[in-house]
Amino acid sequence: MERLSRTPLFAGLSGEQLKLIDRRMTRLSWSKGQFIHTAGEPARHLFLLAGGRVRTLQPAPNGQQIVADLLIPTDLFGRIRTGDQAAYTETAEAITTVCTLQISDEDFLQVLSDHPEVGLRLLADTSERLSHARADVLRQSTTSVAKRVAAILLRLTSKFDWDQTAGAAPVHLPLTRTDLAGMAGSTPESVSRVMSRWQTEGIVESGRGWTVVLDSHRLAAVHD
Amino acid sequence: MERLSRTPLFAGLSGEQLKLIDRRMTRLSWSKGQFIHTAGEPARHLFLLAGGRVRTLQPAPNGQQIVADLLIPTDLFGRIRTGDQAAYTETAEAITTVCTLQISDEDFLQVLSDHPEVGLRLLADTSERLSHARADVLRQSTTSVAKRVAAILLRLTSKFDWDQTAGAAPVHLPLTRTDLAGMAGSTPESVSRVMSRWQTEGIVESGRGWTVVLDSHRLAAVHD
DNA sequence: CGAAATCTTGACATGAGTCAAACAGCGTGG
DNA sequence: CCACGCTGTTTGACTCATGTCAAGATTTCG
Repeated sequence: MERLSRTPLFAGLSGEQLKLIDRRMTRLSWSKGQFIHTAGEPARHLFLLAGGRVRTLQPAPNGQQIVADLLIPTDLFGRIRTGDQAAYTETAEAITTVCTLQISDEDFLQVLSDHPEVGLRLLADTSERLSHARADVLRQSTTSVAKRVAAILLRLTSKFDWDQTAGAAPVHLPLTRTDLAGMAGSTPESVSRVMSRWQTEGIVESGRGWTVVLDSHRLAAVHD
Repeated sequence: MERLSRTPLFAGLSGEQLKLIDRRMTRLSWSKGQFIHTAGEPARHLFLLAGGRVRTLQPAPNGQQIVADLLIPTDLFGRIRTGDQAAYTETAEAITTVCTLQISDEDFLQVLSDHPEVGLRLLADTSERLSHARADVLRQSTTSVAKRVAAILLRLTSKFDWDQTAGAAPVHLPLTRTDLAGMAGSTPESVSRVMSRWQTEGIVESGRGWTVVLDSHRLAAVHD
């Protein structure tokens, strides 16, 4: 409920309205490693991450699961089923102990008719993501592996940083070389080469399964 | 109005409801080469293509305009402005004489509260596109230029084919090598090499500024 | 301490970008 | 109506980034 009011999606709604929405949502807890939903499974719920860390995985044609994104509290995920059946396109996995709020498609439809502006905002948010994704598609193949990895690290670092009240502690990204390679459409070896160079230059620090960006300014200036 | 009823977005609404929505929409005509909206300009309208062909262009970092998609009647484009200001992320250009219906953000909000299921369907549609785009991002960098070009040609051919009652006339795609190169994140030269091979193999036929897919089955089986 | 997984580094092959030149479709003006 | 020129296409030669294969080193955890 406290989380609800901090969620951009519901910003600007009165406490009364929030209470109504909150009543329609179900609270659930998950432990590390549990799958909140799985790609291919019929989509039934929209989730709001209330606490903990979640990663989303996309199934690749060859069968492996590629890390698509890391989520922080107030992020929305999951999917609403509409008339024609739809399945989740991604898998969501808890990587810490996690608390979620979920809402079913029927209930969400109800919220939508009670608060049309929520629908509009969700639509705007989704459109925003869509145009980002479109822009990524263009950048992806034009740009070098180094730039792509840099972009990923910067995006996630600023997202996590924002979540934990900016710059207090260094941001630990829970990603292996293989995870990063998947996100950048590259290979663990290539990512490793790039990261070792950055490590000697003092731009990042990393170990087995984690990475910390030390100098985001220089990382943003990376050319190859 | 006839177009409205054929639009997936409004499918299942009664004639009465359609009439209400229709009353809120404005009809406009455009001639070849005109820009319906321009990237960066404040977003004010959602457009429904009623007749003709439109292409959308994405500005690339280097300043050139990359062809993002070709639209057919019943396609939606444009963008709704929400509380925080938003701009169009793409440019839409008429490539034939075009007829559009447009709706302003205020009016759309009204439609949304009158017909919440429309909002839900639009949201579903946008989510669908988003997950396609996400999947593309993954495929893009992993896969060869040939496969990417093949995928683009197949997608557009089936889209256009569906528009003109399947297979009656061969589908002429109005794309230059440069356009395709942009869409595939490649170069005109590379696209040209791939296409010449396909042309000698009888899979496609093409000329200056157009391409026709002759054998979509073999094109789908392309490996490199 | 040992085993399994992850990371690093090297050598090599190759797809595709770049540069450059010649060619061909298509509109225009004499 | 034809020649000219603009623009898009093709092809070749070369280079380079990056994927692939293969050891070897390192970290983490039981």
